Amino acid sequence: MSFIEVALALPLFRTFSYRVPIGMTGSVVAGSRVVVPFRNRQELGIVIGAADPREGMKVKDIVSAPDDAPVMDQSMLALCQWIAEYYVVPLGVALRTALPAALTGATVPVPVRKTRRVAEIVVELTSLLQRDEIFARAPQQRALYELIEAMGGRAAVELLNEKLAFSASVLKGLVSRQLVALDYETVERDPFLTRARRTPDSHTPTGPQRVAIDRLAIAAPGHVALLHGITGSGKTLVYLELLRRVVIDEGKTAIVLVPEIALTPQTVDRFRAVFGDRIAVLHSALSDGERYDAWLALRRGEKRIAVGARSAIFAPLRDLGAIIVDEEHEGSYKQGEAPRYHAREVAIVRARAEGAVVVLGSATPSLESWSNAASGKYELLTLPDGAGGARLPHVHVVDLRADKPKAKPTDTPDADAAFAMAISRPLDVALRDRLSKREQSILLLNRRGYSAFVQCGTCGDVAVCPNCSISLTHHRTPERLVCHYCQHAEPLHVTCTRCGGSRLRQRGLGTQQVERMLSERYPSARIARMDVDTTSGKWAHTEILDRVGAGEVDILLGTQMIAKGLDFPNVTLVGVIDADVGINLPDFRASERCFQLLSQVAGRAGRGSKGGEVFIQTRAPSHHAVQCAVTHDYHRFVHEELAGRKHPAYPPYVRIANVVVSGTQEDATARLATGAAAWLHKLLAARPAPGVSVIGPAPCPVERVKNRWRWHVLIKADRAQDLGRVGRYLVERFEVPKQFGLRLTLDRDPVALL
DNA sequence: ACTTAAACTGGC
DNA sequence: CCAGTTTAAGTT
Repeated sequence: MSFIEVALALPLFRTFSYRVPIGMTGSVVAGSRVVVPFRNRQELGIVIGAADPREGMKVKDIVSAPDDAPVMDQSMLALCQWIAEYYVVPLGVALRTALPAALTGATVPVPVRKTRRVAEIVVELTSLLQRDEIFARAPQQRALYELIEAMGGRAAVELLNEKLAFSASVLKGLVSRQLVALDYETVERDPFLTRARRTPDSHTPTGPQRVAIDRLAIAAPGHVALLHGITGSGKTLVYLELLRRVVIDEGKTAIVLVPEIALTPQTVDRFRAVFGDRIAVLHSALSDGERYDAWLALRRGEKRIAVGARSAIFAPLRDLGAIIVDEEHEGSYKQGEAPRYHAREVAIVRARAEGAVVVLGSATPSLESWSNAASGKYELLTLPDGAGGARLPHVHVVDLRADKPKAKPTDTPDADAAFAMAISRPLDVALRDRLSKREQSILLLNRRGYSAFVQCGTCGDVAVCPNCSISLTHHRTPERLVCHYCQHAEPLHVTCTRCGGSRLRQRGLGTQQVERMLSERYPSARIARMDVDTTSGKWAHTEILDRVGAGEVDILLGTQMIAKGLDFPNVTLVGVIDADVGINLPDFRASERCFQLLSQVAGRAGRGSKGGEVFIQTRAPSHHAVQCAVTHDYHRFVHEELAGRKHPAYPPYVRIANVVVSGTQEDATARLATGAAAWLHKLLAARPAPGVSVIGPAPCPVERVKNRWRWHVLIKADRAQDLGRVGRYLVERFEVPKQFGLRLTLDRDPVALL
């Protein structure tokens, strides 16, 4: 190719033509990276094909082609083209997210194959007498020798040095006496390798599992199946059997998507147990280099299964046979920034193009997937009951309005009364019972910090963020008020900033406060708290969960991150401290999220033979999200929730795109949002699109974030095609003035409208 | 996004 | 009238 079309990761909805000098043509094909001159700087771009520049175009020469092979094949290019079109983003932006960060920078990374020194015992000393003799004058050498022995006769020198600081001469001595030999081995930069392998489970499939496995075995290329099974019904076994057939029997490759890999170490362990080093685990904590190594291993075919969160859908695999999307209803599959893609939808498009089978698994499928199954677009596979003897836990509802303890006349309630406000009598009794039986409990409170907000008891003033339109959350250790939207922090005031009153009240429980109450109430209990604040480290999630698994924790308290895929047989009690958090958010998916969270956390109880019990504390016991979670009735929930999405119409009945206008000036932002809505109305009048409507403008529910005002306009459409057309028109043609930091973003198929 | 040129403002 | 500033246009 002497003329090529290049996509750049700039906010430009067009590509550019360049000429390839004769010397470089060999390594420039579709999918290659090229460095090109652009204005007076250089940009990294991706070749998308041959170009045919028209007369009069000033075509520049590319600067260089850094790789000797393309970084993308034709099908990945096509997938990115679909993303660019569907989510209305420049192609270059879509391409950039499909590549590891190491390849999108200007520098060309070299695969770093680290090597390390390994010491291995050559001569085994069996008799103690012999040992005493040999090491009589060398106690250090003996210690080192025995350490290597204890570590299985072979260990990395680096590791030995960590455990037993010794000087270089000690090891040299052992080597020169030919007791120990030195070797070099390459280090795989896969941090998961250090995690203990568990032995593969050898369950035989139950009847329904067999049916699901057999159905998937005869599925046509591009087929999508929705695997609906309650927690503990054995979805993972179906996944494993599918992978075994596709990867081992048929020699193809596969992708497994999980919502957030740090939260699902147990699920990942089960895959590793069966497929060992055929798996590349794309953990969010990987460095750019580690991620690049994994990417290379997948592309070379050294790893045949990619397990990871959202972005793992771009794993560079050929001969793709299956894509599994576990917990398909999870909102984390949607990317929050451009390109705002949904990994589940990308999975389906990719699978169709490459002839793979898709399995969407969930105990509480999203209404979108459920209605696609109902209409026959997807096949529905159901795993009805718990495999392995797990029963559904019994769920109790505690009506916080009825069980409210009588307020004490004093202004400062004592600790007992405060505790009773947080943990009701029945839950308290159940917790004590589990502590005495040495069984474990999980408590969910989906609100981190100490208290939700601080309010003055005199004038009612609430501390709010100076940058966002939300109240500040009180945090202990360190003691301060924190904004959960922009991380703004300020010291906790002793007196009210408005009226000077000193009676500041903590309103709304947070995990930190409950943790304190629990440790006061149950002094002997071992309590672990798991929320964003306790899981900042790379392996913090895993460490906490491993401790629970090892029985070193009696009560695990946490936010929604404790609700996912944990399987601890000794957990027999789950308590939801406040089911109402989030239930009243002004978002059409609020009930759905609440139901999913309650169902999911309830499923953590009784995974073993001892059975389980769940207590849900709520002020809205009759809400259908609570009711249906109590009776484990997914079908009734769907039925009632669907009814509520008809008027006004929301997904799955219509397709929507959320147009968010933001800027630093309130009035300018509002004006632009109004202008955008008027522009859309005019467009629809000029080019009528049946079934398309425009709602708004209105301020976003959280109308200010990080010092930016936010307004939104909703576009609804009966047909996806029309929504795309209107959305593209808006983004590409509607003019956004370059002042007041005004921006317009389009979020297609949003997971939330906040 | 970023650069450059054209179109405006305002102090004299 | 011109420097400084805002706005519009174009990038191969």
